[in-house]
Amino acid sequence: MKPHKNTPYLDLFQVIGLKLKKKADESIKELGLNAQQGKIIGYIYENQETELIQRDLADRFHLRGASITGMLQGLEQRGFIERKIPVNNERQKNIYVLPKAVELIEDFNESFQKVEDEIVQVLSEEEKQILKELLIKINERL
Amino acid sequence: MKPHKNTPYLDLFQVIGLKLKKKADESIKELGLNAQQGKIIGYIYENQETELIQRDLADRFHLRGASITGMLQGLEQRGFIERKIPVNNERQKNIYVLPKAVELIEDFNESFQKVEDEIVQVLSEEEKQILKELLIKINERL
DNA sequence: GTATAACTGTTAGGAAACTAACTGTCAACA
DNA sequence: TGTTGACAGTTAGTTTCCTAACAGTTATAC
Repeated sequence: MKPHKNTPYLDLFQVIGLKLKKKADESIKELGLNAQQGKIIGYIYENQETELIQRDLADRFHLRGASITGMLQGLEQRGFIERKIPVNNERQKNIYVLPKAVELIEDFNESFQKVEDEIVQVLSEEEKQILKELLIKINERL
Repeated sequence: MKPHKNTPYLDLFQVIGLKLKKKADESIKELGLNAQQGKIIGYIYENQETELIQRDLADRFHLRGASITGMLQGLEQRGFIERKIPVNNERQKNIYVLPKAVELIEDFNESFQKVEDEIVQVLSEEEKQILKELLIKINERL
């Protein structure tokens, strides 16, 4: 049997993704949340003026509706966010961050920025630019 | 508050990683396994002559020992692999693939190759080469 | 040579994702 | 206008990962 087990891109993306997830989780662990929760709170904060609903989060973070339900229920019980049914559409729930979460957003961003810097620390400015373009191109067609 | 929420590399790696995981899972779903299990079986097959133990798999796939235990117990119960305690060290368990798994390896590789091709389909040969070098460099320092 | 430390793997329990089936609301169109 | 289908979110149950605590085996150090 030929060993055509050559999937370097698939393997590299999976390993790097796993390492980054662990680093990001570690970096905000002390705030009592994981990286996914931090990213979501940040995204809600940036977009809460736009009638943000759960469906939008599912699309943005490539998660299923049921996963968003569970995650937001947890964040709501712990007082980080609130959900309100808008008057014009009773199917939906608009999402807002509460003060307790806003306090943490600066810390999230700082932590994520450190992980971001770690990723590209070994690259030159030119290499960084090329990498970003290639990643965007790949992500668009995937 | 400044919106220094600029973590394009972190975000891109996470989104691409998630999409690839889903594509890879989908591509071998019909074989009754997920991508992780397929990758592990392939790796065992390639390395079973070298006294492969569970610890090696944990290192290679960046998983915890307990996760490997669970995954291998499942694969063993379903008849894909077997584990044998070697005579020289009773702490360890050497891992081997059984015929039922060997039959599937060609199909795994073909499926993974298709996902691999999807990743880089939009890139030129030169871009592919550059990307690979950059990813390897990043992975090494992470 | 024995005590201690390191190594390998397991168990138990928890978190976060998934699918499938469901409720309730809104939209479309015949 | 009434039915039918699409949409938003929830629930229940499963999977796969995790951490922490543990047992047994081997290596190290005094």
